Amino acid sequence: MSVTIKDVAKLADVAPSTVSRVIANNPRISEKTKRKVKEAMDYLGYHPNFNARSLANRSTQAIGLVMPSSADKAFQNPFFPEVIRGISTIAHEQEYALYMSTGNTEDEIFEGVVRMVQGRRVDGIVMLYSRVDDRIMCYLQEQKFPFTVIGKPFKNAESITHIDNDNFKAAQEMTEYLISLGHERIGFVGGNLNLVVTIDRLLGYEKAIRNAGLPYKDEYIVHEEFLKEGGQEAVKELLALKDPPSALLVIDDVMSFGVLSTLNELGVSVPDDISLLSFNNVMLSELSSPSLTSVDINIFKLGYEAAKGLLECIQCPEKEAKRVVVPFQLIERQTCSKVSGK
Amino acid sequence: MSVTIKDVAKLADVAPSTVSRVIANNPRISEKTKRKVKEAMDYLGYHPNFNARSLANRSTQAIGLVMPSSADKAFQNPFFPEVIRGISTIAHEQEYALYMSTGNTEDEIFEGVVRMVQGRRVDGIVMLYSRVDDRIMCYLQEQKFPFTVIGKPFKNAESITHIDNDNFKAAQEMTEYLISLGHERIGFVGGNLNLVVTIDRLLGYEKAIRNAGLPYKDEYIVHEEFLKEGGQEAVKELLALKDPPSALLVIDDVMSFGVLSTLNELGVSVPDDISLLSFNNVMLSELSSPSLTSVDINIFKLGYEAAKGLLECIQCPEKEAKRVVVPFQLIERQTCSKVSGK
DNA sequence: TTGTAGGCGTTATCAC
DNA sequence: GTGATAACGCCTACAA
Repeated sequence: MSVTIKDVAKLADVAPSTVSRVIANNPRISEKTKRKVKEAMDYLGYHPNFNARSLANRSTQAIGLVMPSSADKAFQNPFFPEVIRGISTIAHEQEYALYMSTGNTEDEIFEGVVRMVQGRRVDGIVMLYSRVDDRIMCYLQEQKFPFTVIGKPFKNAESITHIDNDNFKAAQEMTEYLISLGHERIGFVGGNLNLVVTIDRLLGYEKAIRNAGLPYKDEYIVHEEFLKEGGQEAVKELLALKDPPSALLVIDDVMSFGVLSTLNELGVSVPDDISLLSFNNVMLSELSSPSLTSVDINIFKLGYEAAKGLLECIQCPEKEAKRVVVPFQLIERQTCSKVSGK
Repeated sequence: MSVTIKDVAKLADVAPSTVSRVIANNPRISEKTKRKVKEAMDYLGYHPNFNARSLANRSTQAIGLVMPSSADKAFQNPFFPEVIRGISTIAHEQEYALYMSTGNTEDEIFEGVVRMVQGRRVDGIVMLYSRVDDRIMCYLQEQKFPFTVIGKPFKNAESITHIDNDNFKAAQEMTEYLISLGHERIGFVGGNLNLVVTIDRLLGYEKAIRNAGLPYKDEYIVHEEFLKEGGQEAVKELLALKDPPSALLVIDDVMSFGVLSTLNELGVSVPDDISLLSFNNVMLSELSSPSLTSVDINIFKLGYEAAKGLLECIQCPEKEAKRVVVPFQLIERQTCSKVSGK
């Protein structure tokens, strides 16, 4: 059917192994035959068959991506395209392809990962999220299959290469920033408590509150689904308090959109009545009105480094696990202001 | 290294070919040996190697996705996660995996596609966009490689299975809707003119304008990059006219966010001063304030049908190309109102 | 420097 | 029903 190494060999009048060597750019092959073979390849339009190569080679030149459940709201977050952009940049440089696993349920996703791993469809995996007690991560560790994680593994973090922001510190600093603006009643709007990032940021928030000698109130902490309903619920709960917060630390820009929209419906003005500071600085965060003050966590770099780390794992399995910390930076826009009257 | 069909065969005391038949669920195999083999597989934790299977089979059980350049702003559009959700739903049902090709430049992407195709890494391809004179599409046609397109191919549309909304009709109806609200000065904010969808919607818009006997003014038609800068430019141009539009038909929700934010900065009120109607109804469109009136184009279904069509192409290559039209529906929210004084 | 031969893990085609 | 055996397309000792 399609052109194989043998066809090329025949035309160039050499052995198939010679052609193979030319492809691999084997140094001990004469320039002359190299040229001859290359001409034949061009002439026939030869392209190596990757499956055959993988089989002989035991390497697929592909890396697998594990995303959250596509039924999950988080899937729609612009975080993912951006992180994939980072991953694909380095994948391209090294001629790796991307293999995706999605599914509507946890089981589907798990099963997809098993197929990737056992079927030897990929050389390694990047986990695009980190959650508490993750089945997939346990499985990959058991199998000793190369993988890296974006975010901090809940346990065994030392033995797993992972790429993360210092979320604890980030949340702490941001809370301090709000405090420096005069806020003393600061709410925390978190997402899924299964996600390690939620936990880290919550702890950082708590630290700052306690350091400042402010009361740490449970009723200021809310965890909700993303988006509309979540944002709505969260906001309503918080505003219903006798002493509602004057500032909110929100874990994700998209969630902030929901919060913003709900506040707007309720006629609460941002930032005059309430300040909003969130994380991620996704592309759209400058487009809301008011535009979001947000922490740029450098999503692209998270992806880039995660893939880079993975390729290192694959290429030198002996190398020990490492932790890469990607810096963050506050982008001040329009949703934070000094507390009124100060 | 890992357990193979031979190990299973040995343990179950049968020939490798028998094991293979059990895997394939070959009917003419005795229940007894079937059970015996399955036990052995379970015991050893056997999983078939996909590469070997592909090689023998000439089928990879994977489909390739071609996205726009990740340097492109469009890449960040929530359209893509949603369309991928549709694709992966049916892919999962039939145990197909997803293979992704991205890149920062057109050349990179093209090269990635060539690798997918020639390297036999996938059985077929879904193009996630359709643009005028697309190199990749030409290539796939030349190679007679199975593929489907989301959107309408610019040429040879009859011979390519594609899944599309009736964008001409949609734009026409939406323009008529704005006219029915009393608007007579309606602007069109389009994206890249290379995209077929832009062209179709522009033509539908024109049709409605002419049908209504309204003047078709070139200065009401603006094409810009997505997002902030694009939206800003577009809006400024339009508002600078002696007779600025009272309503805008915007080709994409994300672009609408940009428009909305710019209008807001300029102190122009939506929908009181100007109405906004856009396309896609992405998840975030209800979160802006005011929330977007938008045409739901059923992105999930576009993806689902595209993958379904592709699997049909792959499974019965003889079948002729078809066009699937996915219905659309106006979702009325807060950005459209009757023209003031009517 | 190049050719020969065997193997990577499956499936498919014969036989029996 | 089941077992040999030859592909599938490529890589890699080993030999020459």
